[in-house]
Amino acid sequence: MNYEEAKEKFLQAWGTLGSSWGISRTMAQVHALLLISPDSLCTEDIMKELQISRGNANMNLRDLIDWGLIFRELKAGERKEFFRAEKDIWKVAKQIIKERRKREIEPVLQIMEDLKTMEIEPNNKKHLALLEAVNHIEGVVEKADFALEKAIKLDENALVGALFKLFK
Amino acid sequence: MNYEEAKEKFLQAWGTLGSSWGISRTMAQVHALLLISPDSLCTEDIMKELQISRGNANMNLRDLIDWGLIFRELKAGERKEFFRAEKDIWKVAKQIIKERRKREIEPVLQIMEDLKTMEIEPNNKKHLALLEAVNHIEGVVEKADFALEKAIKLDENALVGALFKLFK
DNA sequence: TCTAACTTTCAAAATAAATTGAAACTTATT
DNA sequence: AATAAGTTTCAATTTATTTTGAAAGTTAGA
Repeated sequence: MNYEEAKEKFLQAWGTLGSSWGISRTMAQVHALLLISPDSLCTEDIMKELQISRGNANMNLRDLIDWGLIFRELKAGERKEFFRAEKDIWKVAKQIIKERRKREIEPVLQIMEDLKTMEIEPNNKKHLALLEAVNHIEGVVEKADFALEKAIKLDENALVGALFKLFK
Repeated sequence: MNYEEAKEKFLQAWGTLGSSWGISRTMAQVHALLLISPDSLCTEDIMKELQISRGNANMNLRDLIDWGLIFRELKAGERKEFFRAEKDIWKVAKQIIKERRKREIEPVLQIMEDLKTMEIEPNNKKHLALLEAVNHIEGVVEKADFALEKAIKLDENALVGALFKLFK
């Protein structure tokens, strides 16, 4: 397999993985392209490499910046913007967990908190089942949230070392 | 808030959460409906509650069974099938991790293994960057996979207890 | 200020994914 | 075997998401 084939395969694989995590194929591919670029790339480079329009490239780059996965970079003497990805996959994973925690876990806990105020008839099976599900979900999500919060504060080696001890 | 409003809100919230995890809104809502049902439901019940077609209901129920999140149930004297969800969210989470590990992590590792065989020119920056990314991703994914594999073998209390000690 | 390089926006078009519903299929019962 | 209850399939349709590309908006430098 030569470089071009391998690159193609890598972009393809990262795009597929993104899809199953609710990230658009193109956004994942832009990220993949930057992950394997030794130098930062400009919008034009990305449009050309991935054969996508200017608007599409711009939008996905902006989203990746919002997710904290890539950074704008200025080059001396150049007017246009360049982009560079965080290459440390451990940091990438932590960043994604951090963002998703904010975007998903917090709203879910908020809704569960809210649902707990529903008026129940104490001997209505359906009412009790809903309340029980709400309380149970809240408990599990809070525990998972706690673990994730702590986990992203450790560095890779500390976490892996600790887990190794835990599971050995 | 009365029961009907709360139920509506719960189905809604679970559907939204599903969407951001690459699960269709309807599949998540069918799951949510079964999560809060004290008794098992038949296809007809689900069609009526969620206002969806028979084909749609059937397909999503089948997918949920494939994911191991709900189970078929027979009722004495009834010919049709009933469905019941696993109510323990911790078990639900473990089941999802188990399935995604199989569906996503294994293929990614397979592709990385494959990409490592690419022919590189030892002083070509791009070639080296791709190879480096591949090796690095493989390492991180393998470690995460190891941790997840062990984690799903523990029960909720053992894991939470261990993590608590770890992070205290 | 004016121009040119560059970025952002957004309505329209293209593409992808989910949904319907009726027909085909399966299975238990008489 | 015939019927009826129930399940599955799938082509056509609907809905949602992504992408395009040209126009509007910015900003740096002459």
